[in-house]
Amino acid sequence: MDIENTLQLAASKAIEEIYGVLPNLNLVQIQKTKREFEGDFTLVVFPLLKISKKNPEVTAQEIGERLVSSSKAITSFNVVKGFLNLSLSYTFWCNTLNTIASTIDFGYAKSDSSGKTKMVEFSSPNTNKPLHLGHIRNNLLGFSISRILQANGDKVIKVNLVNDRGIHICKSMLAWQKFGKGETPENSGKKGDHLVGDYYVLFDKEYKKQIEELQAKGMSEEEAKTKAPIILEAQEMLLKWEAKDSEVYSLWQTMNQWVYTGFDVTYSALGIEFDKVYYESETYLLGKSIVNEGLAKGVFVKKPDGSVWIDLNDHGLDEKLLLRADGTSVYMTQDIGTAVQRFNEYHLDDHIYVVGNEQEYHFNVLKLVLLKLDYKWTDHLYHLSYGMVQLPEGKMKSREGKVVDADDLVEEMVSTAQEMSQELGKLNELNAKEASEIVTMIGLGALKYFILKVDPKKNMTFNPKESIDFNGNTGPFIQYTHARIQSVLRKAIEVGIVIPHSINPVELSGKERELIQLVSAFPSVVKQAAEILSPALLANFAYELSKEYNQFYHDFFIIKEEDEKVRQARLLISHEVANAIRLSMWLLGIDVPNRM
RNA sequence: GGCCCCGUAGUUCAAUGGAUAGAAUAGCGGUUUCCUAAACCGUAGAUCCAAGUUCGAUUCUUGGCGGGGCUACCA
Repeated sequence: MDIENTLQLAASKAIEEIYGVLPNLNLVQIQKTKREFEGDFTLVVFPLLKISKKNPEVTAQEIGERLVSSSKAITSFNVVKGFLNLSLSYTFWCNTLNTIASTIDFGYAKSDSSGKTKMVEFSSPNTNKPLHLGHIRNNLLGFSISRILQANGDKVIKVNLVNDRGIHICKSMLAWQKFGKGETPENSGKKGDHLVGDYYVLFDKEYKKQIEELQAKGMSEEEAKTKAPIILEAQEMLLKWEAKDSEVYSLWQTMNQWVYTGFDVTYSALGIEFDKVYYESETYLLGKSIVNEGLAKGVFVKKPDGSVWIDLNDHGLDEKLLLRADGTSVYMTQDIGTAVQRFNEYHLDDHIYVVGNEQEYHFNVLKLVLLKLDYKWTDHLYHLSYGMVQLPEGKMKSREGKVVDADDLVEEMVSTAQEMSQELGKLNELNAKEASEIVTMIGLGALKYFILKVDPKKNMTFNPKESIDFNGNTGPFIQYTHARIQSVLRKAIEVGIVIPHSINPVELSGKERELIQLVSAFPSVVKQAAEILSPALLANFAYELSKEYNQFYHDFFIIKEEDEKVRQARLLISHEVANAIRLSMWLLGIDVPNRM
């Protein structure tokens, strides 16, 4: 139980004793005392006036007196307007610090302790183009959420559903056939996913050209789009693929393989990995039998042309297609099939889809369809719907090549980190291998933090020119704080000072209490982040903690402190702050260096 | 047209209905014989508009205005 809860209970008990009424717990609001007032925690008394039937000051005074006399930990209080500010004893804070220090991975639940299994699907790339900044947000969110759930004691299965089939892949294939002249990753030196992506762009260019030509001959744009020879060829190629035409099929395999090899490099650069990879070419037929069941139950309707629909007008939505007239399935059909399959196979408690907010409608429909089919777990499907990443000039368009490429971005971040480290002379005493590891850590830290600190559901703008900072509220700032602490601890050991595992009670400064309090709140941050699926909470936590520590570091001696008891407390605080930073950053998928 | 999301300093982000709306960055001015200055301190600067609910609204409701998304026999 965290400190707020303990105080909440103590306060409600005090209120019952004084006024004879046990207050509803949501009326007993405990919050951190604002910086400008004295105290550690504050009880907001306004909601309690109904019970006390007295004015705010008197009510606060009475509760304050009762709490001080009944609790050893609460030593004093002051009242400002309707706010009762409580101060806790230094013994209490030292004990809190000792508890933190004696807990392994403080803030994380024991692995698999929740007994729940949760699947997180993320990444889900198309195999016709390389990953871009939008995918990076998806990957980072998915990976971070997986770790957060894991830290809450869940068994997590990270899965990737690769969209490896469809008309868009045929476009790349066709353009390669027509214009590629046998280009391969090997003979061109291009990364496979980029090579395939280039042909996707090339297709679009040619397609647009043909549309213009047809329009020049008097055809409407609408018609030109459907009659351009190259799009007809692509459609034909898709049919051949579905018929497993050997030539098309083997080209498809070859080009997809190029892409996978490329993706692997990107994933590995980002530190992303999966427990299982699904391929749409293997799952796209799933779901048909379930649709037929629904038809038999009368949940779905078949139109005269043979297509199958669900009518969701009752739910404020419209009709949605589930099977085409020719009997082939659509995306929805597949998602129905895979959901059922996964719940059956893994006995999932929750299934989280990390997918952009442009697909909210799709997931609403998916849940409703499954609900109507009477599956009991539909409440356990979550769409982690994140906002788009936009460029200053608007949406990224991969067809037009207007994207921030993932590989380029990572490379640029790392090389910027390299330049800055060099300039600051940070790498002077390190060998090449260490230096390169640290520089990579910093570049990636900057990128990942930049993206994850933003509330997932919000859209974000990325300006490639202004790029990503390394100072202020950034990943490197937090990494630096960690490195700084490690440096202090190293130096302490060098001069023969032992880092304590626990301390004796000692008077603490406000800054020291603040640090202990922040670290003590870590478990509840981890828990809340899991509840609302938001890595941003951990980013904020790590930042606030780092900021506080840097002020502390600036204003206080640690090793040089002569009072041994005080020095021990400061060393232990430093040690625990470093741990909390490391553990919170790990949940973001960001590593922290021991020097930088 | 219908449905959904978002409007906070110049910019990028915070704020379970609670105190004087926090940070960072950019600007201006400072700190290094002192454990890492990728740091620290000071200064200036914002809740789109209008009603309503409330002891109290950036937060909730309604209506405007502005931006984005969805509304395919695409995924």
